[in-house]
Amino acid sequence: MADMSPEDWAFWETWMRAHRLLAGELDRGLQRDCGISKAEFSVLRTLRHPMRVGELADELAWEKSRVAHLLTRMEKRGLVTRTEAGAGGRRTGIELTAEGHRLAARATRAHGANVRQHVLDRLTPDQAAAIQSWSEELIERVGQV
Amino acid sequence: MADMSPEDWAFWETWMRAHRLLAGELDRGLQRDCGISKAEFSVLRTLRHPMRVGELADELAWEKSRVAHLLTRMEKRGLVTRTEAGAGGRRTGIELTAEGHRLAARATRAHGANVRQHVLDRLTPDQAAAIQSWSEELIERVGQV
DNA sequence: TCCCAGGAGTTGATACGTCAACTCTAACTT
DNA sequence: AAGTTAGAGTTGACGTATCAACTCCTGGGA
Repeated sequence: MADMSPEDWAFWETWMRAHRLLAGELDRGLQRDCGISKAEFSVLRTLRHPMRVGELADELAWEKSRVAHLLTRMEKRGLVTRTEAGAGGRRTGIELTAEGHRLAARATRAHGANVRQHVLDRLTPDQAAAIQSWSEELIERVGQV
Repeated sequence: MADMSPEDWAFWETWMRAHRLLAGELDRGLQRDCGISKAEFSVLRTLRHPMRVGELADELAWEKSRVAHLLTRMEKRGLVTRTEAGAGGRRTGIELTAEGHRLAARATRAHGANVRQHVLDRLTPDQAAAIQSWSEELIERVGQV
C-alpha cells in the first residue's frame, strides 16, 4: 500500500478542516437560535412519533448508551418523556412533550435556514452531485450494521 | 429565506451521516493501530518542531484551552514535554519526546493507509475536484479568524 | 415451578471539548 | 518605581461521548 503524498495529505486536511469549520458554524447557530446542541436537534427531528429507545438509537445510528444519557438530560429539561410502550410490549417508550414539538419545529426552520445559507445555496450542481454520490457509496460500504 | 425541501434535508442528512461514518471508522483505526485519538494524531503531526503553545493552537485552529488540556494528558503519557522557549522570550514551549516522534511516524503511516483505503482510492477525479473546490471556498469564507 | 439465557435499557467511570475565570509576565504610563 | 493593561497559558466546572458493567424483564427448557 503506497504512502500518501504531501498533496494527498494537503487535500485530506483541507477537506477535514472545511468540514470542521462548517460543523462549528452550524452548531453555534443552533445553540444561539434555539439553545440546543446538534445532537439534541437530531433527537428532536427523529422523534416525530413516540417510539422505543432502541428504534431511536437505530435510526440515529448511535450507541444506545449515548441515547440514554442524552434522553435523561432532555427529560430533565422537559423536552421528552419516558412512557410505557403499550401494545403488548412492556418496555419503556419515549416521546416528545408539547414543548419538545414546539422546539423541534422552530429548530428545524432555524437550522434549515442556516444550512441553506452556508451550504446548499453555495454548492454548484457539480459539487452537489459529487458529494451525493460519494456519500451514498460510503454509506453503502461502511454503514451496514 | 425559503425553507428546505424534503430532498434538501435528505441530501444534507445523507452527507452528514456519511461523514460521521467515515470519521468513526478512521478514529477506530487510529485507536486500534496506535492507541491515540484523532486529536492526538493532529498534535503529533503538527508538532514536528518545538513551538509555542499558541502557534500550535493557531495551526490547528483550536481553542488554546483545548490544546492546553490535551497537552497535559499527552505529557502524562510521555509524548510531549513542556520546555522554556529560549531566544529572549520567557514563555513556555512545547515539543515531542523521542517516543512522540516515533509514534508520530508510525501513526502517519498507519492512518495514511486507512485514509487512502477508505477515501482517496475510492474517489473519482471529478469527486475529488468538486470536494476540493468546495473545501477551499468554505475555508476562505468561514475560516478567517 | 425453577433456572437460565438473552435482549433492552440504564448507570458509572473516564476521556474530551468549551467556557469563563485565573495567573504570570512584559510593556506602557505617569 | 508603582499602577495599569494586554497577551499567553493554565485551570476548574460543566456538558457530552464511549465503554463496560449492571438491572430487569421475558421466554424457553428441565
